[in-house]
Amino acid sequence: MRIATWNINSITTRLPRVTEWLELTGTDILCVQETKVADTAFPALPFEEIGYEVAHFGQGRWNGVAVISKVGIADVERGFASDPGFPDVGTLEARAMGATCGGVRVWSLYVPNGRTPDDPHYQYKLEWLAAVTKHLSDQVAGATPFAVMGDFNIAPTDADVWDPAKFVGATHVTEPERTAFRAITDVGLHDVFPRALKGDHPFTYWDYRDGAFHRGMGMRIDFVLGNTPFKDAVSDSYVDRDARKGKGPSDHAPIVVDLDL
DNA sequence: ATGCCTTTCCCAGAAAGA
Repeated sequence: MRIATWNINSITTRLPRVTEWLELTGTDILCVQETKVADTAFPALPFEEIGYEVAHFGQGRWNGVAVISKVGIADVERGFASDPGFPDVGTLEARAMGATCGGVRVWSLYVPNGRTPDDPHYQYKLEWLAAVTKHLSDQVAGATPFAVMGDFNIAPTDADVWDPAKFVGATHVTEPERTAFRAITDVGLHDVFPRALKGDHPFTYWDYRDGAFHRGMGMRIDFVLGNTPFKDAVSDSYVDRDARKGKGPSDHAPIVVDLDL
């Protein structure tokens, strides 16, 4: 079984690239982030025509997550009750959804950006991470392969950014964010470390600006975190940099994980 | 070459991304 996660930065704009990529790679389950459409506007038909089902949790304009599967979709959870909301309590954003596909439980996560460390969005990011970690911790135990994957908007170590000196005072690298990331893995979710198809570190994101991609100015901020049954089934994992190339790419590349279940 | 920002709202330019 092949499972992947990809921040696609708008399903409307990226639709042909995503369907072509699914067919090219034969991926069974794809978790996506930043669909940027309401549920009624999600283009499910092009996926159904190539043999996939879609479950989407969107809100329009911002955020939006989905699970796209050709091995079935069941037990869909959209959001979680303890989500702190932003900018106000009760204003829930579409950033997390779970589904069971082909005997594997997956969650697609789009962690808040944080903007700057002194912005209210940063505090929201930390609160959201604590809440989602608590919610997901109940699903880790047991024999069912389980993985939380998506755009975590955290670089857990200095090796996960192209130049740590450029990130002093910025979000994504602060100690509270890194502590929050460790708290997720501490509940029994293992970082399925992908190999880079080119280069010495598996970056997953490159800014659109300044030619960041071709200059190697990347970040590793997307992750697949699997419980022990998931981790033990992994036969390969890689970042598909090719998906970041060419005309009209997302600014993120997919992480692909092959499982021998 | 892998190439210099993109997407949403909507029609001008601000906000957001990370």
